[in-house]
Amino acid sequence: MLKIGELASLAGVSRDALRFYEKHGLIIPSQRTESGYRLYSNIDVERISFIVSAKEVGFTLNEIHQLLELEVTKDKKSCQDVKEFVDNKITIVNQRLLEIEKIKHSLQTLSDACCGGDEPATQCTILGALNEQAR
Amino acid sequence: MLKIGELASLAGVSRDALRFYEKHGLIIPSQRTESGYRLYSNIDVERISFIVSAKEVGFTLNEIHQLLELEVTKDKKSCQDVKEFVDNKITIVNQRLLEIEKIKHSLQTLSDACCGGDEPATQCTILGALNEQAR
DNA sequence: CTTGACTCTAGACTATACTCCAAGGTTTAT
DNA sequence: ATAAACCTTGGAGTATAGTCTAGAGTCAAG
Repeated sequence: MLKIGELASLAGVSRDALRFYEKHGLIIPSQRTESGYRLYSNIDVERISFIVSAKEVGFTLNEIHQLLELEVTKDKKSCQDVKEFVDNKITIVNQRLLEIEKIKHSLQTLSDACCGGDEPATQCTILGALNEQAR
Repeated sequence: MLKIGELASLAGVSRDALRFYEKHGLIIPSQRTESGYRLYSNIDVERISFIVSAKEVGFTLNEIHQLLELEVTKDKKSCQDVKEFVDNKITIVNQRLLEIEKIKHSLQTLSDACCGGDEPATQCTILGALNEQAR
């Protein structure tokens, strides 16, 4: 079991962020010590890792909450509902994937075209590339 | 030349957002009518399209501003500086790409495992998959 | 047995990115 | 020629996601 500071540095978030996520129902420590210290289990570690990844990918805390709640609302949601919800998210993720590939390609072209030397950028073809690629 | 409302619906953003971007130096209309109406050119359309894509991919308006400024500060920044800056962004984009692939895989497993029927989700194996995949 | 590092809660504050509103001017369609 | 639909600025308000502070309690090491 980890204390909040330990989980925080493990997950690369602040203690305050963990308490903030808790306040919003995203991650509730499995246990508390007698004195009230939060104690996080392995499952909590997986959970926060999922939260961090999902956030990085552009999901809001609200959406992440919904995704995580899928396991909680078992008997209230029908399987079809869950599938629809998830398929919807997959569509979004796929769009985002295309978008990020496009941007990556732009930046790559930009970088590849660059002389990489230290002459002033005026002579460097790289500067036009962003616009070229943004098309 | 497009008026603000036309560009807004073309780009899928609000008029207010366009004015907000302008206030922060991201996109300044090429022209104004006599009466002060903003007029956007084709280049502006490309520019807003880049802004929207970059935003979707998780860049902040500030970062996007920096990316767009690369063409403006030609004589002040050396080519090497530009290359470093862009390569840095590429690293970030690559990390984000991995992250989004991981999440996509999680969701896909989740969806694939789902019966897709309308029995209550209690019997549906899908609900465990998120946790399985988040590991 | 106390010092320093850690934790607690509650609430104020911040940054980012809009969004809405007021009060007015302009354009376009009927 | 007038109403609807657009546009202008400026400023206030909102949502999201924290971050910071205060004041107090807890824990491990010397």
